[in-house]
Amino acid sequence: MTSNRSTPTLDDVAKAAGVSTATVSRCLNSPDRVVKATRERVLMAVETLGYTPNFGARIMAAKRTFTIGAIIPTMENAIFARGLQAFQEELHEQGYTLLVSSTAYRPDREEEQIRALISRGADGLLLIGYNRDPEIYNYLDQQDVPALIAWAYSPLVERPAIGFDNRTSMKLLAQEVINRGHQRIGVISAVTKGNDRASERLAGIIDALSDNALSAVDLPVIQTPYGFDNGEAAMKTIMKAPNPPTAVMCGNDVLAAGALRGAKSLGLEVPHDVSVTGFDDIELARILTPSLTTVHVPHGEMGTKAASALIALVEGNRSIGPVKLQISVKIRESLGPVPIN
Amino acid sequence: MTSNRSTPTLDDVAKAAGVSTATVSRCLNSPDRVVKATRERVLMAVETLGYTPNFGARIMAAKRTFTIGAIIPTMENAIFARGLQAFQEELHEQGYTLLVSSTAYRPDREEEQIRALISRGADGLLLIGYNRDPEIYNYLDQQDVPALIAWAYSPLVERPAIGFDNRTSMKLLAQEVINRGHQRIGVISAVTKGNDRASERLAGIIDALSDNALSAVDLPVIQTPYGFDNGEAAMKTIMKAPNPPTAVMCGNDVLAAGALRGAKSLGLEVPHDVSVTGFDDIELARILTPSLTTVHVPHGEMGTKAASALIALVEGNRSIGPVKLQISVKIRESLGPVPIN
DNA sequence: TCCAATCATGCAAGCGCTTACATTGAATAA
DNA sequence: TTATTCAATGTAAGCGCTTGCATGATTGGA
Repeated sequence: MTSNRSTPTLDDVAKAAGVSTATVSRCLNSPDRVVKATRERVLMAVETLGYTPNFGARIMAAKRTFTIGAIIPTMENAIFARGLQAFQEELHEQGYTLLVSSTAYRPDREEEQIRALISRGADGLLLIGYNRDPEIYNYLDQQDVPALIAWAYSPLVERPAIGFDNRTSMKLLAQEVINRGHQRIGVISAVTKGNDRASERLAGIIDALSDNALSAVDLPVIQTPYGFDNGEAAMKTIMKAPNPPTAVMCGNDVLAAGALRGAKSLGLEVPHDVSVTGFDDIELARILTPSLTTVHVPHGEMGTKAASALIALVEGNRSIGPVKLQISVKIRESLGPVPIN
Repeated sequence: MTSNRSTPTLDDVAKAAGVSTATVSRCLNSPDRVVKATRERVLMAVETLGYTPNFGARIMAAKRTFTIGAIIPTMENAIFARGLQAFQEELHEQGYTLLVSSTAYRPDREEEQIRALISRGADGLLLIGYNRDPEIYNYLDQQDVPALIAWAYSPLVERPAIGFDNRTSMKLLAQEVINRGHQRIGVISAVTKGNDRASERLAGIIDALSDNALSAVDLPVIQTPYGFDNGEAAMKTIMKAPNPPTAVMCGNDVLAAGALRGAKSLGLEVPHDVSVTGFDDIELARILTPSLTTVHVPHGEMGTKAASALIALVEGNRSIGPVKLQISVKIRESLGPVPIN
């Protein structure tokens, strides 16, 4: 007697359709290798029994699972959300399933999650930023699981990557700020430790300053975790200091939104009294009053391209190098000329 | 010779440590059943070889995978992101791994994702809202995978659920609006088809109207997909109609943010000319100018409690009924008295 | 000193699937 | 008619792990 309780197996389907398990398997995986009549009989049985393949078994028997894993620092950041949505869309199009997992910005968690995803049969991984323990790269290589790095691009890293150059992007924005006469520039940065995007952005500002013969030595920089309230607090700290900056550049739009609020609660008008900039151009940037000057990042494009690139990697084209995406600076209300006083 | 290439297996570890695979397995899963000396030797070998268990095999051999799957309509919605983060945090605490997958608001996708997660060995599932094809519930029951419904609560559904009552919550808010003298109320709702949260919220408004002997018949209601721009467009449509409402209640904060922008571009001042409300109390609600009157939902609490509840379910306490969370109405700047004219 | 109880470990049977290889039988060629 | 080929299907060997049961070692009580 075939198991009648519990979930049906390939074997149950085979029995019901009067064929071997091999035929059922072929029906499901390469339908053209099975004659039409048989196929229909099998699919009928599948339908009737409500059969779902057991991936555990599939993982063991076959190599491919058509599953891609993505590990992101946080789901709370709209920027990843947007890109991931596009990523998933494209994967789905190509018949892959996306499984997402987040690290809450804790590097040790990332390793955990990588292991979790790999041991659950992920064919490939999407990782954010390239800054991580070399151990992890070794592990990935050893496991022979291709990983694509997204949201970051550096000519120095030869790993497959897709992103934009955080450093030159921020430098571009900083130049705009400097062009408007600002010389004392404050920075509210995300925590740079273990976060290449944050550190590159900071470096970009410094690049621009030195290009313009401005000193970066006493640059007021506050590093703070991602979050609106943190941005607000940082802004207050910076602006209350003696000789406060005339422009504050933030590591991302959320910190900038907080900074805007901080300025307001200090009675400062943006951009009349102080200018504020962000990075990412999330929806919020347009919504804010004043609207936020920021760097526009092509999230959707990045997600879609990342998907294609990763699939190519998984399917064998091992030769993909870093891909650089174009950003653009969006000048909006929050950036103005340096105050005259 | 043991395989030297490719990823190490339990067997390799066993050989390296000079024990049986059973012992290695026990070391990893119930360390106390193995004597200390042996355990150390085994863990050493695990470390050296860089062994990672193959979950495929685990899924087959054992029943449990300590994996929970969550299927959300979209990652782009901050409200889910926030709750999920808390959900994951709690799961992690308890030794579970969370895998997330999104449907892009397409019901057919949900079924796909459910199957995908189950066949990949998820011990339990977190689902959003209770409105879905009964087939799916049958399938879940048949597969014997517990599912917890979150972000929704209805006394009518006896499935395990954790959430708040969207209908009475919105009714509460509507009452506040009515209390301020508004009689002509417009509604910008998310698409209600297949979305119980959206339809319940809409029903809540109608409840409040009829409680106050106001007619809901010619209530201007626009249904539109989730999105800032959609909210803006809807607001314009509503306010351009003859005899426009004095207050517009939106199905969520993002639509409300769009509505605010729409009002502004129409030259209407909020709340002087027209009041606007949202739902969810995402961070954005506080940031906007004017700040948004909305319904505060305890995302974090919901995520955390959902995790505990789901684990309880997975671990056998089958008796969990719906849990109702308390919401609160946040009155902020965007709601004012009815304009006098 | 001997036996039973207790504990640590090993043995081996699957779990459900894929796939290399074997088998069958019909179609084609000679 | 018979040999040859080839498409359709079946057979069965694992994939790497967990776990019930068996085994052997250790300990304590009589």
